[in-house]
Amino acid sequence: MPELPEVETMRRGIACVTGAVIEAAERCRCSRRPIEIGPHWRGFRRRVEGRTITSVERVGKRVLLMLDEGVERIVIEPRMTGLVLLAAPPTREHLRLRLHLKSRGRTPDRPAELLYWDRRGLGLVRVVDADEFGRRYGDAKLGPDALLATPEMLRDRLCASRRAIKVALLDQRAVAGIGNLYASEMLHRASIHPAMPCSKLRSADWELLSSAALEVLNDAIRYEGSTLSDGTYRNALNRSGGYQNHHRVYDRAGNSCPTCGAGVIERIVQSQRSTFYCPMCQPARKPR
DNA sequence: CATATGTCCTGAGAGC
DNA sequence: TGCTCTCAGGACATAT
Repeated sequence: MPELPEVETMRRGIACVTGAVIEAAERCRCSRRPIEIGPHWRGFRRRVEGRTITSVERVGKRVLLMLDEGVERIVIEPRMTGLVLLAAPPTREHLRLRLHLKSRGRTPDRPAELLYWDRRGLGLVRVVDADEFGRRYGDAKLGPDALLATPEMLRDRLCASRRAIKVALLDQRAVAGIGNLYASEMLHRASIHPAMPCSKLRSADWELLSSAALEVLNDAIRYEGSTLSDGTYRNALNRSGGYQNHHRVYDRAGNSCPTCGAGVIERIVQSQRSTFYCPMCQPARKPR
């Protein structure tokens, strides 16, 4: 489930395509269902073929390939099982898109193709201009990147909400990049109960949450993301991430808490998604 | 407006 | 053993 750390790992993994020209875009017919490429495949090809990738960026949980003057850009949205790859994909049948790359000048290390692979096919790739980018991914749609969020930003954007803090952290309009896995992990590290209404958090909690978020996300990036037991997530070279070995609560129900050693990790369901937490580290009511 | 629910999809695992 | 069923959760559409 690519969240900010996995998508950032993808971005870094394919940064070496910067400067390459997209010679051809090929929608792979071997997939069960072709990837959704915005409205029109012909339009996609026309708009990307012959263009130069001038930088590789990330916005929330999406990878951006900036083209030429930076007006047009390819948005890659992996959602659940999407991968961006320079190496051979895990399976042939779920390969959705292939960008054939050409290098200008002496660039021996630059890969010849960039692949989009997606087992479940919920992800999408589209090309947008600056206007459409603003409409779809601008400030009205996405909050500040989670790596740049300060305690004040989190408090200002969430403190009026009656929602549980864990549910609110998944709202990309509040803060961009956090998903189901890292929401549990950062709340655990901040010692905040996941069901706590945002409006009940105090300023000390926002401080704790902000620093916990940075620690968890940066640690996860350092380990190149989390490859869960289904093995889906891989980096651009088709290698597993390592942060799953450092999860303290996620998917660890019934295990003892690695932080306090006394609590037993519990699983609850919030908004039809699993949440994991330690009842000892994250009490529903804080002792004062 | 804020919040909640339903939808898409595939493969793993459970249960019989 | 092989079938059916449930579940996982990203973002968005629709409902309350």
